Amino acid sequence: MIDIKQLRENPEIYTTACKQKGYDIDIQHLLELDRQVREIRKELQDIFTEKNQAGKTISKIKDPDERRQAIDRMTQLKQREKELNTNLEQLNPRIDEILLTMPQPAHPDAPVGPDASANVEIRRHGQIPEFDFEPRDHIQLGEALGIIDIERGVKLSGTRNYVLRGDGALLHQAILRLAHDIMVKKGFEPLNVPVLTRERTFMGTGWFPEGKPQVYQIPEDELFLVGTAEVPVTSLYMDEILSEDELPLKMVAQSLCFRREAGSAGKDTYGLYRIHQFEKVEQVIICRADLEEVEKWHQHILANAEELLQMLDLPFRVLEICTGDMGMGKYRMYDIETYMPSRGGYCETHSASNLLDFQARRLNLRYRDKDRKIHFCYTMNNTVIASPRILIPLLELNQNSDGTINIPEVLQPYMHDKKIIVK
RNA sequence: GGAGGAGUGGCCGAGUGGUUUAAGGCGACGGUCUUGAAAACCGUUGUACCGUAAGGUACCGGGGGUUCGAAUCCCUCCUCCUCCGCCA
Repeated sequence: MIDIKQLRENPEIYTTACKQKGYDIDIQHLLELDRQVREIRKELQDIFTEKNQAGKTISKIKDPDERRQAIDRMTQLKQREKELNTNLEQLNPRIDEILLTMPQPAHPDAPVGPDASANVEIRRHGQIPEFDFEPRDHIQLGEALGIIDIERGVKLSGTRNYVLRGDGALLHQAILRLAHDIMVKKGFEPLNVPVLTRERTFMGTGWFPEGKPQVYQIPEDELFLVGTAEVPVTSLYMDEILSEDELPLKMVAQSLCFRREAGSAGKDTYGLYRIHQFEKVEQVIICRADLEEVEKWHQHILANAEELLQMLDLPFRVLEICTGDMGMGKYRMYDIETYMPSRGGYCETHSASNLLDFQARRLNLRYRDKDRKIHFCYTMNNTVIASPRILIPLLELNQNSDGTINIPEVLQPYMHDKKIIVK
């Protein structure tokens, strides 16, 4: 959510933001609706003032005529109040509807462009290995080793589902536990959160209304399955006022993630890349409303993910995402793409977003500073690891010519010191 | 799932139709006193919106209603607690 006061004062900033992010929003219309609402509120306030005063005096009026007059006047006021409220009830949802889709202006240094083609690679790490044999993809490897069972996953739950078994299930757990452990060691508070949450949390984190088609719904209970722990974790302190010395809040949560993948039918249908259910360790930081500080933490959560990939010896590159590709709420965003031989290149495995106060406004998440002034917090999030997607490069890059897979050293302690996956 | 009870400020808690612009207490902060601290005393202590300001307005779990007037009465929803049933 943007600050409507800012919009009133500097509409051109938002015109530019809409243009850069590819949103077509009638700002003039919004400002006009806002003007009308403000006028109505003012009149309502005057009515309340008069009603309050009358309420105090009316019981003291002894003269029956005067008393009748005062009561008549109250009736008039109530009538007008009703009219104005009806108008407000029509105007407010229209304003909210527009405001909820108004994009946040991007960082001045963010690359400007219409789509992913304008994203900028800022660094690479690791060597792409050359195989002296014909490498197999993760499905060929996994099915031959009996650690991935696509067919039965689909039997149970339809397309884009899978079963991990044996060392496949262990490897999945191992990588999540490693990721979780290093974050806890870095001082992030581990959280175990609900994955079935209310609409508020989705609106608050900016996933709704835009992303509603991507989310599984439980209509009977008005709950929704999260696509990432970012939703419950960032919403944890909604409607609260934190104290400045509690900040920054550094949190990490492992959770199941569910995505309908609506609109991507036919895309990435092969393998474990785009699936309906996966598990992710997510890092979230809530900090003071300070541009310098938030930049520092944003780089920090990006570096945490890079560190893990380096521990796993996976080649990756970091992209700075351009305005047209970063989404409505983001201020600045980096993706990490990890090299996946079967897909012939680097593919997204991590996404590090800095949203400034965009989510905090929608969540009503605030803090009180040392001068007792209240501000909206700044929020950031990044993947630590998402599996089984990360199993794609992990399996493919560690395969041997005989179809066995070497387990990276850092994962061996989590796999009963097993060094290699064999049939 | 069934029955009952309860939701008031950071916390406890009074308040069942009209100076409640919510008593009182605790906590917190500031001050006086003190070498320092404690105690005592004095003061301050919610959020949002409107206004240059003085000030005004809304909010007593949410929504709706009754009334000239609602924290207070009515309806409805939500949440929590207790008991019973079921259950990993």
